[in-house]
Amino acid sequence: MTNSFEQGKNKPRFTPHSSLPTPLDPFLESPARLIEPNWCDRPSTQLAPDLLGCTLYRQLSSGMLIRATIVETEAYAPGDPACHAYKGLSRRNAAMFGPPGHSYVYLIYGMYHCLNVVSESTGIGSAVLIRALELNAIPSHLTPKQTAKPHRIAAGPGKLCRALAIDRTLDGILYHPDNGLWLVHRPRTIPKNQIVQTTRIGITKAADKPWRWYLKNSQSVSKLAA
DNA sequence: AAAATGATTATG
DNA sequence: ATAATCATTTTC
Repeated sequence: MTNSFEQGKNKPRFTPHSSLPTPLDPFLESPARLIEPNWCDRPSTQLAPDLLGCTLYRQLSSGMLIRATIVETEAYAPGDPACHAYKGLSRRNAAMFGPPGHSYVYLIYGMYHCLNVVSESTGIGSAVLIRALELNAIPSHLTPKQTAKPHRIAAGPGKLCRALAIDRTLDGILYHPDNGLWLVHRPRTIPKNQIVQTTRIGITKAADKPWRWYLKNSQSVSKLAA
């Protein structure tokens, strides 16, 4: 399994590693806290706000474990012209039509990857884009420039994939510790007034749909409030 | 404001 | 075959 982060000069070498022991982690000591496919089997407009405050884990082949809180999401739904699945199944978007609770990773603008959580049952093309994370630590493979402002390291869908060494080799996988990428439920409930709902970013089609959500006081969202 | 950078999709 | 698009980020 090769990962684009392994190629090219100055790029770190990372591959998901199933042979590593499951990391010791307080949130995983209760197995029920792992987010499973059934929980994701509903419309992306419901799943997206519910993913705020949940934890995304990434384990690299080095053994390094990155823990991150999801602070910004967007929903992409069937019948939504901005959704990659809108024009039907293709090689790129196949994971969107796959089972819920799996990943959809795509390359955008030739240089950044974006990470999604697939929602709804197999055959329905919908997903939630993870747009920003708050990291618990600074990944060692990033440059000093990239880590100059720690709370901005994963503030944006392309930046968070860079920070977590996520590329298309992780497309279509089940979110699970065995795959080096998994999700865990919120450690505590989030008051509704801490969640802001607005329009999506960076799209021209269906730009009026209010399908972006973020945590109100987070300094790690892709676009800070004015 | 505009470049960087490449896969995917639309068009001839 | 060729052009246009693209759920972005950084730099000038």
